[in-house]
Amino acid sequence: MEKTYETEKEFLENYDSTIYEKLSMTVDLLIFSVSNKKTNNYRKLDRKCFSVLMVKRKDHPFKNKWCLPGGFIGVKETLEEAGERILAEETNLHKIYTEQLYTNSEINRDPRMRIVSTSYMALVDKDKLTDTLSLEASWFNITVLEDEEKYSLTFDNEKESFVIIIEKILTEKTTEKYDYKIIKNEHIAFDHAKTIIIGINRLKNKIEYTDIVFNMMGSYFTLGELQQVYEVILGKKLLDPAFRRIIKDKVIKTEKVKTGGGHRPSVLYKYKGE
Amino acid sequence: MEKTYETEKEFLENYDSTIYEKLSMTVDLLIFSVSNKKTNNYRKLDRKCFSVLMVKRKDHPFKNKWCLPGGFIGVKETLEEAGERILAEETNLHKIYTEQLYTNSEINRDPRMRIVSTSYMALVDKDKLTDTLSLEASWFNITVLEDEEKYSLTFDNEKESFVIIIEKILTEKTTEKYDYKIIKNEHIAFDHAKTIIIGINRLKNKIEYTDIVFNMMGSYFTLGELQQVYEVILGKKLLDPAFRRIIKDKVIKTEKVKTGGGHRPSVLYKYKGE
DNA sequence: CTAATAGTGTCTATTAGACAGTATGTT
DNA sequence: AACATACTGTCTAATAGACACTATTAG
Repeated sequence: MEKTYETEKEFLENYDSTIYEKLSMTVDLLIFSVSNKKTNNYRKLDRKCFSVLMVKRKDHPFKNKWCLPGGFIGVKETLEEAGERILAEETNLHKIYTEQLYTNSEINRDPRMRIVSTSYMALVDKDKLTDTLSLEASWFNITVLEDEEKYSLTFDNEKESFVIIIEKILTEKTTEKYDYKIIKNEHIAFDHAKTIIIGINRLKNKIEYTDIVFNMMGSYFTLGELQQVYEVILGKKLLDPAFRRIIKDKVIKTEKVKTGGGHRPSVLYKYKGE
Repeated sequence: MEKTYETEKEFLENYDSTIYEKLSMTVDLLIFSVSNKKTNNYRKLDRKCFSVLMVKRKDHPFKNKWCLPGGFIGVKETLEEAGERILAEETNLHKIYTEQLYTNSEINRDPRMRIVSTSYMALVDKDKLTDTLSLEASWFNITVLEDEEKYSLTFDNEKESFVIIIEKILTEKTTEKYDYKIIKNEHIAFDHAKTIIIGINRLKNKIEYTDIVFNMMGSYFTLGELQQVYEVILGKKLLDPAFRRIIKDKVIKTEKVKTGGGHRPSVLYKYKGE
């Protein structure tokens, strides 16, 4: 039983901080972007892809598997600060969009020891990356197939391609909250596959009622490109007139146009919020 | 620099888990419910209130201030397990609705030492609480006033009443993400006022597109009562026909009615998802 | 009878979905 | 010319907002 002290000062001076067992914390960064997949027909537009940045592990545990960039937090560092530090180490980016996703605390999620990890989702415009990525880092295009029971995610980075399958387990009816169980995964370390699906769903949700998508766009874009990004994240086709109706309040038409395709040039727009 | 090992087994056997500094983690529970405020006019219905459970601190730091129920997590316990344990200690409830809210990691959020805390929001039907609360615990009705720059939250539990004021600081334009700065608060310990406003906003958001509200309702309720709960959480009046149109797919009409008010009796409904 | 809530009908305004049509570049 | 995309007009369907009206109880 703790002894009681009269004043808070006195209490703090006598406080023994070793009475509760301690643990380590890490930050995992789920960095999303969109990339262009070239088409071989001169008339056709590049296809937009949704991609995630992963790093190949050099050491045990999970040696040679892919994982999200991350690292331990220091004692004089908040989770947000650690996230920013790691982001700066992996990319040359500062002050980009990040949001806290989820804190994962499974006892044996890391075979080394008890580590609790908080994930952050970051959205970047890949074209703003000026430095080349480290050798171990790579952007993977993600294709999501979803049905009632599971997700099947295909990752590919030109050199390699793999599929992971995640089962959906309904844990809560009123909000349709799911738990995710990894059914097939030979390539992604730790519980990071779960973090990826949580992030995709968060993004899918927020893209519908916020302007979050503009964090992944360049300064100028055509409405066709923007629509493709929406489509690839939502996983469905949208009707042109409906899309333009909704988006027109969020963007500003510029004088510039994008030419070069074997078809009518497209007007370039800017995000209004900038 | 870590030595490299051939196999993962060998690596783990030689792993020194003391190389990173460790910290303590706690779980804070934001337990919301609705209560009835009696009216003195026999004709008038009880008014629904939105309320939160808080506990008076017996010890330093923040002695005699109110805080959210919470506690340290054990080394063999996930955050969710710790949350359930604490919930069972505070109330007699098990398996109720909980969701992870936010992980707060400010360096000096606890004057004793570095503590990172993950908050969970729980929704309960107060009438299912059979045991009486411990002496130090109390339900506070919350009234939220919001304008462009700030929130003003009034807490009252019949015996005492206080106001806290929280400034909104827009930190991110695309998703209108705010940071919260406590302007006036003499009664709530730690950063728990911030956690409360985060929880209220999460609930306000989810009530619009999920069935989350039914976690706070009893088994039978009138549509008038249900509408009042929506109104008190959303902070605005709703039109009867519109509300009934939207809610009618989510509920089942029963044979029971609620009589006794000086007006037409009201049909009792059940949640369809049960 | 009256105050208070319960519950419904219907008109209008707004938004979303569908589809057809026109416009204009490059090769 | 032909293809691919850009962009618009308009009809219809679905949804949301507003308001007025009727119904029913305890005192």
